[in-house]
Amino acid sequence: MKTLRPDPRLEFDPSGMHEPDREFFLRDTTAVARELLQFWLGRRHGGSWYGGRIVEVEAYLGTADRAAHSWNGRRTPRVEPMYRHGGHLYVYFVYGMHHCANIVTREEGNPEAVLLRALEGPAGSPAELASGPGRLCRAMGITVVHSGIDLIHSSEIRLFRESRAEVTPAVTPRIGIDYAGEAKDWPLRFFDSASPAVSVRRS
DNA sequence: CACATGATCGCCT
DNA sequence: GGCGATCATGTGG
Repeated sequence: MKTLRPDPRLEFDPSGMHEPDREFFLRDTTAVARELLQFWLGRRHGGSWYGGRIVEVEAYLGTADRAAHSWNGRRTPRVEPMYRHGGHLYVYFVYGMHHCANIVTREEGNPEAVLLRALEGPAGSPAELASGPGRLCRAMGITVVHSGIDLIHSSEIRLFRESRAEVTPAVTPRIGIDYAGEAKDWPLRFFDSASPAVSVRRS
């Protein structure tokens, strides 16, 4: 399992941006999901930072959410990071070829998380580069080797708050979870409708 | 051990 | 809109 290089077109300078503290992640998951639209996801590689602004996310609400990997209390080695306290990364491999990255929320033992579905890269980068959860991970070079890392303490992957007006997100049901019973209609997908990098236009 | 399936994407019609 | 790729993971025997 090798560590992949982030796409060079995502290089940016986070100096001057400030990082969230632990408390930010220990709150209501839908609130964290909405507010993540003000942050950049960054990855340090070879002395530079690469990443983009988070423009599309989905909240996954733990043991009561049939669409969540932690539904019904499922606790296996893969899902274990979801049970840690907020601020950790949970990455899984799906469809035999894609990775998906989530930011864990809530306190220890409450397995909720926010799926990162799209980033808008620095000016000049293609809108589709990190549009969609699989392409986001590919562009950032994020794989399961990063699952379980703590985004707060000296991680190579961090979040940076951008100074901009707060985004009022569009809200829809989540993508690709038709099997999830009543949960499939829950309004837990949030995106910046002004961004060209959003993966699925709907509503 | 065997097998069914998915928090996706890209290509086809 | 449909479908195939491709395999780790979870479940059940």
